[in-house]
Amino acid sequence: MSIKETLASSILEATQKAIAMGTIKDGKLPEVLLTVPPQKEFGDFATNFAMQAAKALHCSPRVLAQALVDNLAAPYVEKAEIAGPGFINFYLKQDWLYELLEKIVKAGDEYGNLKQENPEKIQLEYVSANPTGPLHVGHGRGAAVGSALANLMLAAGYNVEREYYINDAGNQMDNLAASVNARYLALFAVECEFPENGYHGTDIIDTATRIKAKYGDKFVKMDEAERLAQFKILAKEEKLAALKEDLKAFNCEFDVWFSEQTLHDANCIKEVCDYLLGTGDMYEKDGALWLKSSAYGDDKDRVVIRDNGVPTYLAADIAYHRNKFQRGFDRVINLWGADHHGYIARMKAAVGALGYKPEQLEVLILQMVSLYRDGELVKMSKRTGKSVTLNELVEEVGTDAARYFFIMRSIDSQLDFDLTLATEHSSDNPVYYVQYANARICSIMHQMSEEGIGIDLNAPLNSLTEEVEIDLIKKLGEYEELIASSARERAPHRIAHYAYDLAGMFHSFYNQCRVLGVNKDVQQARLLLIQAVGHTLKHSLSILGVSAPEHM
RNA sequence: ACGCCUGUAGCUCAGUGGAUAGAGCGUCAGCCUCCGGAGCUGAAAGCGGUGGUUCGAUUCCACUCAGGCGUACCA
Repeated sequence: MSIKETLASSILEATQKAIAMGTIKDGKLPEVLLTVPPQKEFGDFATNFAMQAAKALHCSPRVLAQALVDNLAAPYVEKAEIAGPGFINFYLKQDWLYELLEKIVKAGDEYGNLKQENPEKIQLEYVSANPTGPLHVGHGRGAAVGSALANLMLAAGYNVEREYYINDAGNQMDNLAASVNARYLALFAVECEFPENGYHGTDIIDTATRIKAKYGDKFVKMDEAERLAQFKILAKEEKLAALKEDLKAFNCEFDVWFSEQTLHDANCIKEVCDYLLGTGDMYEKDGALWLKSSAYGDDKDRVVIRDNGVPTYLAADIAYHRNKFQRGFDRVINLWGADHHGYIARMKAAVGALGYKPEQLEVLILQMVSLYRDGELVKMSKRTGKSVTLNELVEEVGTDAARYFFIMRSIDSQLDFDLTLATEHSSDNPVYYVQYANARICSIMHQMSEEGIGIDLNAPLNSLTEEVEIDLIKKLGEYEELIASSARERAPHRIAHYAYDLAGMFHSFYNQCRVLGVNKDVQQARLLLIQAVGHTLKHSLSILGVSAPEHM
């Protein structure tokens, strides 16, 4: 039981006791919330319970608080004081901190990994960019946040599977094939008009060049239709391989790569349409098939099969989401860019029409990214004149900085990415600031071992009495609760902030307290403390997908 | 016109139904006989506006102003 839980149950016991004694009247009690007070003078923990419960118990907050304090019997509590309008402030004996640190030390590098009994089966789908070109910076934010969220939820004990949906069907694949076709023929000086909706990126030329390198002029004399069919397959393979490589290099893992084409091949779209026609949630009008999405909260009904018989994107997505739920996921989370938010209502409607609860589909919307260099907005890549790709970004600032900067803001906020700051090797750059704290710890550990000084895991900790030391232990103690709440609220940016704060506290400690050249008891206690800080920093960085080098 | 997100310090952003709203950059003032100065310490400076709910609102609600994004038989 955590100290907060202990205190909370003690307060409830005190309440019951006071009621039994007739000091206060009975009534419906609210939940006991314990917080860390805004100032240290207010103690280690505080609760507003007396204020919350006052009305139900028919007495004033301060009277209730007094009754609770009088009847309180809780371990570790040195004193409990009533303050302000009715807060109860708890001042704890320092033993609780030493026992807390002891627990953290014992957990080692497992500290921060939580277990859940019977966790929901959750699927997290992220990035899912079309395999028609390179990832740009917007995808990069999705990749960083999605992978960090997966790491976070896994640490918090959720059962999460990560998936990438490959849009390898539909018009854009024909455009891709036609674009590669034009570039390929150009390499052989064969005249060919570039398709109107083609992809103009230089990566298409690269693709054509690679095909030429591999197959030579094999396709030049081929019949146009057959050549396009071949290029559709070859280009997709090539693009997909590049995506996989880039994402892997960006520390993004996927458990499943799901091809849209397989839904078409397995006739899933016809099946789901038949199903919805059967339930009456789909109907025919003007030669097209419509989803009755307005019956499930959408603004209007949506076309699923066009009057020419070709399914819309939504058709595949309905079949896809049915497939997801048929695979047994209790909850499906999609991470989408802000430009897709208008799609949420119809997708949730579709899920409802399929007989699942719309809440089982959770759509997270990620706001847009703007790049700044030297205070100036960067609209296009200098090299290509097109939008900046993830690879270009990583080349400029590195994977660690790119990931950290993408993750450190709330997903609800638009992101101004400061390229200049991200490349700086100084304390101004939060990534280096955090990594440097870990490197300093590693350096101390290294020197200790060179001097032949080992770490005694059972060393007494009560010589940790400096204010920074106490602050560090308290901060470490917050970590597991942070993992749980950030995962629950899908807020990986909080982990970035925590790592930064913890690193800051460590740097303060480092400037005030020495580990080398102090007496043995203090040294051992401090070693355990910084080891725990190191483990926690590394744990949080690994959630962010950022490296924790020993030397920098 | 409607929908989603955002409006907090000069700038970029955290944060919370509660007791004196935090950090970085920038500005100003300090710290290297010291385990890595890629560091530390200090100062000035702020919740877009109007109402409402509440014992208490920067936080919740309504309206309003401002910015971003979106409203396809595109994907």
